[in-house]
Amino acid sequence: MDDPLTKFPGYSLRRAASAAGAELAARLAELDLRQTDASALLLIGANPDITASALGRQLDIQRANMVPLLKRLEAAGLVERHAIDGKSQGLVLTAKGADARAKALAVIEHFEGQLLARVPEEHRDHLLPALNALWLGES
Amino acid sequence: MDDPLTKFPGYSLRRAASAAGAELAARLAELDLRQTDASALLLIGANPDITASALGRQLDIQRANMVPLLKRLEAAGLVERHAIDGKSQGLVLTAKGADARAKALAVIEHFEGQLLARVPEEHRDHLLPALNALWLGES
DNA sequence: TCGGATTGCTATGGGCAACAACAATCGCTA
DNA sequence: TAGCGATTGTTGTTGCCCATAGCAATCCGA
Repeated sequence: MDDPLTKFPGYSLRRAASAAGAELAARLAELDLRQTDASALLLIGANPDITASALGRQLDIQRANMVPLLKRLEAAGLVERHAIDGKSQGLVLTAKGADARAKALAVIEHFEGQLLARVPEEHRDHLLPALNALWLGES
Repeated sequence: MDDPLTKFPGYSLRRAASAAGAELAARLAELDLRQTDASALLLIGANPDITASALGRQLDIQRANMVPLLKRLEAAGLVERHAIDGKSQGLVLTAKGADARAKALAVIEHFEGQLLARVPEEHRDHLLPALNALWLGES
């Protein structure tokens, strides 16, 4: 079959992200976590007392869409909120949340290792900087 | 803010694909096309009489999800189906569809050019082969 | 102190994909 | 050639992720 699509970096980007995402999602599902959950846990762990808004900005998730995400993490007992002032809330990992974060980190690092192993060695070191150039610092 | 996520190729892949996808979608919207529509048009144009199932396999879209896609393209007068045998249907571009395909191709090629221009020159030629290694030939 | 910006939230919808199930048809093989 | 497994097109449903619009409460700087 003649496929004119594989010549396009944008299309390959889409397909690669989709394939990698599905695989990572499956592994995180064993921890009862979604990808967005895991990324939020990592970021909260690295930045205790971060605000829901700031977290959303960093993850590029709208404020409105942070609500169900945090509600889920809080319901699972992984995250706690406490008022910083009258309108802002600081997010902190619970002990259970710190444990989930560690497990998620292990899963992700293992996954990332396998991902990188798939790309031929001569291209490997170029992948991350090339990808980051596509979205970092454009906002 | 400390962001432990940008060290992960998988996360950068996700974000880069999301950013690029949103941008391409916005440009294709001016042609009243979605990304999947455009990719289907390109593939049908390159492979006349392709089957809906084969097209879905190539695009990694389930048979079931091809139905609304093709229904949309057919309703827009871009694609026609004709029976190959009792159960298979061949897909062909109409004149209007060929025109839409050409316009979409121009938009995509322009977009891909801008995309590649964003990555530093020393990484540029490595992007496509690295990405393709992540999803091609794994099935 | 007052007005613009920020925060958290509700409600709603779109795009995309996954799964299960089904009837009709095809094609290989016994 | 009769039959059976595989394939095709389809319906229906669900889930994830993101976007927008709007709202009340609060913060903060001029």
